[in-house]
Amino acid sequence: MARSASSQPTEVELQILRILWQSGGATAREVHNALAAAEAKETNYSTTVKMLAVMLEKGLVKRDESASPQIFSAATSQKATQRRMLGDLIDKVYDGSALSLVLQALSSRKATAGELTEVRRMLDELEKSRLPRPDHE
Amino acid sequence: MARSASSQPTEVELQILRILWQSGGATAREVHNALAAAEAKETNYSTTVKMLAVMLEKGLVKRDESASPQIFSAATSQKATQRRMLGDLIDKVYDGSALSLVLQALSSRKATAGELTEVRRMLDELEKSRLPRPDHE
DNA sequence: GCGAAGTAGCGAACGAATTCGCTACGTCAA
DNA sequence: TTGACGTAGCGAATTCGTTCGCTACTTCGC
Repeated sequence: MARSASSQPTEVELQILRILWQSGGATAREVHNALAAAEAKETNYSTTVKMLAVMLEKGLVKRDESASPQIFSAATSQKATQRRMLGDLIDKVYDGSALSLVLQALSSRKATAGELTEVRRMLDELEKSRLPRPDHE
Repeated sequence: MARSASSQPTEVELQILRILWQSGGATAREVHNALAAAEAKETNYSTTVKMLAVMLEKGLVKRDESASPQIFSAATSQKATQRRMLGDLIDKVYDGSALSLVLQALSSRKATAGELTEVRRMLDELEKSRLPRPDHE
């Protein structure tokens, strides 16, 4: 499978991206530690560095080489990635129906009253101004 | 291999599952044809059979061996699989927040008025009877 | 019964993702 | 300067998903 285009970040890549999104940027060591902390990952430091290198090649992360320990940061925003993966899921398992995904998300995970209100507000907005809401991220 | 637990169906497995969900059950040949029809897949028939065998091992599909050409069917319902993958996505890319997923799904994909009404109805139900809505599938 | 056409199954090949070992380089304190 | 310690990078090994070739078994018409 040629991966550069049209395909999602892999499992581990996603974990690393999450770390970078949250920290805004980190050294290889920091990423490695966060990775180890997040789960019983117990991988070699070299592995993390390699992953970062691979992701750099794929264009998933950026790197500031001027810094003493190099600083890595995500190349794509979390929102853009979310949108991409969400669309993918909808196509692949919901037969393209965003509606059924939303309904299922609402029904299967118990939402708080505040959250429901939030959704309602979003609905109001959508219904009021039915504009081709730009995909600004 | 033995990945029975904790991991999602792979790309091709999902395609096959979708075919089985829609048809309710099919022979290897039918699955193969549907696969070929769905996209420019152009794979060998043996490949499809092998995939089915692997999925059988993983417990993703069931098989009626008594039928003359064996009949394969999905072992898990589409809803259950959707729920599982949705939860996975929420954890992996939405930091566990179903709310932000819902908001993004609503805002990025233009929903029809009817769909919005549908969502609203669901909200009403949820707010009215805030029961620990059982995970019936 | 016999051959044709399709079904079932096995093991190996291939590629991509993940892992690690080993080497080289940089920094910093004694 | 030199040794300790951490960072950077390369190539190879491993694992897993996917693909196929080859062989055996069924079914059906002749």
